[in-house]
Amino acid sequence: MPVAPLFRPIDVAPAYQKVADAIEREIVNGRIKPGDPIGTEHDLVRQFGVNRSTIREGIRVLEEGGLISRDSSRRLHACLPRYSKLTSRLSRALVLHEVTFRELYEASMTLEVASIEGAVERATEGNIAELTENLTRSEAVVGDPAALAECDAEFHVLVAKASQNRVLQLAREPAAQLFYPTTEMIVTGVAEGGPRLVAAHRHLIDAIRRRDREAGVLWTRRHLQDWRRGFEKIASLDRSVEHMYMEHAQAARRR
Amino acid sequence: MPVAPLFRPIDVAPAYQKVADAIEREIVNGRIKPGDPIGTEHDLVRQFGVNRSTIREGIRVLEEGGLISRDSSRRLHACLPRYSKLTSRLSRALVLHEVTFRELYEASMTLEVASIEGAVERATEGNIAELTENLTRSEAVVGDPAALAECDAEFHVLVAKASQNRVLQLAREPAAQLFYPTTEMIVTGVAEGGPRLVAAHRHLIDAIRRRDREAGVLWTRRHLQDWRRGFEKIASLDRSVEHMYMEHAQAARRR
DNA sequence: TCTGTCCCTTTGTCCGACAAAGTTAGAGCC
DNA sequence: GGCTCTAACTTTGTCGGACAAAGGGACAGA
Repeated sequence: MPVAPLFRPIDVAPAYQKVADAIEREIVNGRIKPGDPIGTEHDLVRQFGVNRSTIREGIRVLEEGGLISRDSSRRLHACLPRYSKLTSRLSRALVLHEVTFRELYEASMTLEVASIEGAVERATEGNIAELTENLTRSEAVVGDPAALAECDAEFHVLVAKASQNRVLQLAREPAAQLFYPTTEMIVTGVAEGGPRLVAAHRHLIDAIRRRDREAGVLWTRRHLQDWRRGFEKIASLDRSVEHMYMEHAQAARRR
Repeated sequence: MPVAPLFRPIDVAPAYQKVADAIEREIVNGRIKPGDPIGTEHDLVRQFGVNRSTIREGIRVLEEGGLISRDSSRRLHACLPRYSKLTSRLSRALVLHEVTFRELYEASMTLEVASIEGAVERATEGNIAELTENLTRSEAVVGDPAALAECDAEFHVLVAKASQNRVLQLAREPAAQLFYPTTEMIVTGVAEGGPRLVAAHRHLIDAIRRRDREAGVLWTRRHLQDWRRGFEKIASLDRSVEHMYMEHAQAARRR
């Protein structure tokens, strides 16, 4: 017969973890606002009554989580976590889990269609201007696969931004980051790939401008199907995302 | 006239960052596989030729990123990052960015519908068994809002899992984690909420079993609309996610 | 074979120290 | 007075060493 529980499990978290938790609490509770200074390491040593090494380990944890960062003079301050920093960690996880391009493709189909629907409905003039500016740059580099792939990635970020839905914006990022390197390969390998890509972007902007949801969805589908056809000329959709893509992701994160 | 570049920018990253990067590279390159031991801190001190404090700061960074962890005896080993650990960080970011429930609702509508479509198409017998087991537990706790909300959250994780699409599984997590606490509030506040929730789950399992995509989508929509109606009795969809939800997320992360 | 003990290793934490880079304040100059 | 330049101070990144607590392993005894 089990005895009635008398005791709660006691909290034996190491000190550096408690330091990190304490600072995190203040930030998510809003008592420390993004941009507010955290104080010097010495300040924290005094406040928490632990050694500087311990403080520093706690700081690393928060820094990696994107909750705090150091400004130009390396002083600590709270900050709004940047999506791209966090999502690159997710992309990395997807690579380690060896997801297939089929999974990426299927998920992106859903996410990008949802993005364009939001964009068609809610894009502002500013969003459209950004997209148009991106299109102009894309047209200029249509012969340069690397530059074009980068423009393409940015284009879809801008579409997601135009949807005014930050949850969607964030949800699509991990998959999009893994897509990006393949776009370059495909544009390189398929002769008409570059022009088709730019044409699709043009139609997408047009659909957004005319608030034409059907056209937006249609061209997003086509655009992704183009990617798929191009990819299948190179490899099977059931291949898992290769480790090599991580180099792109790592470089992007450090930026 | 610009001089020809003689030198590359030199890498001035701090030592602890270099340590973290070096270990990360070995893991994502696959030279260190998940489960492999990393060695003791002292080993790393010898290998990298830096002080143990420096090593420890690097380890914290990787640990927070979910790439390495410590087993029962606190020895280091590489590991597959767990989605829930990473996505809880994204949820936290969404809270800090003060996203609205409308954004959550809209994104979830897309993501959960995509999940059920995948599940209808590809769920295995094992998936269905898990879902059925979850349903049984839900029926048992239909009068306990907190327990029921937890079952609901788990149910949708299982549906996403049944879609066999890990990208989707991961993309829906941040939004789902923010949903969870509200479910409890709604089931508490709306008398028929609990039974309706369980009934929807029953229909969803049924749709998966019959491979009936239409029914799956329909009941997912209804299920979410129920949530919405319940929520709007409490607050406006345009309210931003409150800081208080972070307490749930923090507790979940430590588990 | 199981168990209890002793020893060694490892981790978490602490202390003190120092060079490099940034900040601040004050001296000197216009 | 306002501006610049320098010197002192502060802060960070790194180092070396130290120690208690906890875990793992070997070894003796039941």
